[in-house]
Amino acid sequence: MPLKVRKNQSPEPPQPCMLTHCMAVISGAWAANVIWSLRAGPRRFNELRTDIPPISAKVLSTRLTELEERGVLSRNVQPTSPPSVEYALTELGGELVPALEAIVKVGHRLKMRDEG
Amino acid sequence: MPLKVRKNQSPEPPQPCMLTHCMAVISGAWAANVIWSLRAGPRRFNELRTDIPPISAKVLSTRLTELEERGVLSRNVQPTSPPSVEYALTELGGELVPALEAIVKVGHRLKMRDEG
DNA sequence: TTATCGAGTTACCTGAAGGAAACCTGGTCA
DNA sequence: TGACCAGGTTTCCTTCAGGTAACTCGATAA
Repeated sequence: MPLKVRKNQSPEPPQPCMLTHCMAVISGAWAANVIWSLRAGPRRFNELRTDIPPISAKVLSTRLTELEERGVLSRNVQPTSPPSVEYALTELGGELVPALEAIVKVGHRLKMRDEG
Repeated sequence: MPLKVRKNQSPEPPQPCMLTHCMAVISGAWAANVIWSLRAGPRRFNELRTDIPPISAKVLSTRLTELEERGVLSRNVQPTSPPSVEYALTELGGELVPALEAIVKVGHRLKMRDEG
């Protein structure tokens, strides 16, 4: 007798495609790092580059554009010369920080387990 | 006068590479979906395939192997015939669920904002 | 007038990850 | 004896995200 495919016994499951869609908010190389870097306050383009040394200008630029479009961060041009640009988390973007913190916590403990 | 690169004024910053390392725990196509699917209890290979229709057997297999290696889930062979295999979140893996939930929550609100 | 700066673009190239489809294995039941 | 099952592997092919490096732009300061 073939095994029956069980219904997943969850109360009211947000669809997996919902998850996919939401995870896309932090997708792309270094996206999480950018959010992480902004968690303590606004940063300028070149500051982010030094925060995340391996990121290239191209990818940082792409990622910042995307994250702004997604509503995670805001871009603020300062009228200095040369103009400097500050990036900051939006309110909603800020709510991603605890989630990232949770992942870091688990990741850290997994590492402990592997090494300890 | 060139702008000074500000120190990021965070209390005790876990390094960005720490974040990178931890994010890697849920990296790879559909990894988050697999964890998400397991949050309500153990699932078999083919159940996961129907939970996540677009995933291919190859990628699911790869992902399950990786996630097991990372300590996120456990693999349990049932001595039925043909043998069936149950995957379940480990305790640490389970702790990723609230993080994913947080991301879903924000993603959902961002979507509301876009559409509403 | 030339260099510097911040903040990006542009062009080009590459490799690793992922998709599709076929195949495998050992047991069972019809 | 042949088909079916679960749970994968293997092969092959493609693509596109990301890396490198050079370039842009307008203003200023040396």
